[in-house]
Amino acid sequence: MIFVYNTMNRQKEIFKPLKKNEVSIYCCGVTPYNPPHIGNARPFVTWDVIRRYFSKLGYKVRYIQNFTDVDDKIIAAANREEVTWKEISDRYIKAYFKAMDALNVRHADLYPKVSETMPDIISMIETLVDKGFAYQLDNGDVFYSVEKDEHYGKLSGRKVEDMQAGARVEVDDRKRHPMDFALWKAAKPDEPAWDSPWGKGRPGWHIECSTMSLKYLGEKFDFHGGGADLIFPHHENEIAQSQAAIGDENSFAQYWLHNGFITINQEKMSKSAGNFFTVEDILKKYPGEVIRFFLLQTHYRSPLDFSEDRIKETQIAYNRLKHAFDNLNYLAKEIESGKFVKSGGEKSAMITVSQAGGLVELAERLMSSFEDAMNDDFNTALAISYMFELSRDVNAYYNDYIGGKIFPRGADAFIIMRVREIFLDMASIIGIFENISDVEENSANSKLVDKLLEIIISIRQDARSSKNWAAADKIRDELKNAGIVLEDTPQGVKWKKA
RNA sequence: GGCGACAUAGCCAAGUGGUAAGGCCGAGGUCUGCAAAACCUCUAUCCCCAGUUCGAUUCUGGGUGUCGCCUCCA
Repeated sequence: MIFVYNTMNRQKEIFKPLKKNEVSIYCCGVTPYNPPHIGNARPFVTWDVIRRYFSKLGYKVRYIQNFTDVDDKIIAAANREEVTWKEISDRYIKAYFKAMDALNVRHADLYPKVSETMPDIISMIETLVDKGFAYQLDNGDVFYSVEKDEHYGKLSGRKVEDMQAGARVEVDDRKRHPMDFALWKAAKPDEPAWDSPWGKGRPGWHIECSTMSLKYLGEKFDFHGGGADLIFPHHENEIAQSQAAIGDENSFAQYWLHNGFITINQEKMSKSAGNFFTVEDILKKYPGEVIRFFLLQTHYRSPLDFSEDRIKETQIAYNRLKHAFDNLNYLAKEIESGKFVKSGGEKSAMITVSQAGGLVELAERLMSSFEDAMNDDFNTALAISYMFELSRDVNAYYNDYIGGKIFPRGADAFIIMRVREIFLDMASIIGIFENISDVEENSANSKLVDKLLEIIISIRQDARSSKNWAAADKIRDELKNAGIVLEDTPQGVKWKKA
């Protein structure tokens, strides 16, 4: 059973899919007018994990994410650079994918764009006008009338009267009510415009997400998500328009999930405040998986403070898990090449069996805990803690193996492979250890590197055996500078990329 | 002014009506020629006050503090 925190009711609820074994998700995408920052990335990484988890559970997942490619800020950017709006949106859609690919975010099933959904948007506005929920002004603007909607405010939990309309921005006095919002904006000179029953213009913010989600997921779908700042007004308005148009207050999204903000010095990171770090910038110093891991080590609804120290710390923690991953791969390689099972170890057989057996028992138990954590509103922070626990014992087993303290038997090979499978299962839900070249990599290049390192290491071993520590350490230091770490173990020297 | 969230070790962060996961840092240890890595051991009574309860960090009320939304914003 999966529990999810539904913003609509401000509590955790049992998730019941509309269709058995299927999940439909709409996550508000970006307005492509500048490069994505790490705060923008959070919802997409969060939903990526949710999708992976549902898939793992056997659900058929349909995930839609839009691009709001017709927008004031895009037009402003285009004017500033004296290029077309299309050039701006294309550029930053590309930037979006580049950043998300680096974070191992799988692509949505569909990325609808406003510019390609115009007829549907217009027809939805027409429906709202026809039903009396919207009104047109002389200049061609069309507004949604909140006074016609008795349910308005149900998501954000506020009443129209309570809101300080115009507190921070001037109220457009042509509106019937200060909270009314634009469905269609009449075109000003030199603005991109589309034909409509109200003259040339473009859609207001909010209507595009209503139209696209309904178009691709139907009148009812399971999840709608995005950042907490979208609760009001964006999602509130989406609900209002959609349910008014459909005429059913139970239509539209059934569960509303909102992620907390990324902060800088405890203050919300935002493009307008200028206190943001782009994904691209962070990627210059840290791998995408580390950034992803950073995002997932905190529950998605909690605020998350970003800083260089924090991400550095995450890198170290990530390395620990990575080490276990490497060790499991090493053991798998030993097993595949037949070197794993040691003969002549019969007298330690009893100990051996219980050691590997205990490890798989732990792994199975942790996997079950991992799932419990995920079932509880996708608690990745807790789930990850179980990966650390498993890693600890995996590393201990590896140490014993490499130290020649245990003599595995045939049955242990299966057990270790099973432990590895469980670890990889966890990693694949969290979405890490994917962009890492596999140990069994067979390219000509990597074979050459293997060969070269073999030579270098053997030279160093010669130095070591003649107690020429200066030379041995120099080789180790130089390799380290080049990003290759040597480890002297009782089983010989191992190397890996830093 | 309205609405809402949060407050857990030096730092970050889960969580539960019956004395608290995990990570980072720190100390000691095992291993090593030295190292690195790994592993082992150690480090909290959960903002304050009152109430409910046999028992509260976890529930209720009040207070203090921080943050967010009510403009564009993930």
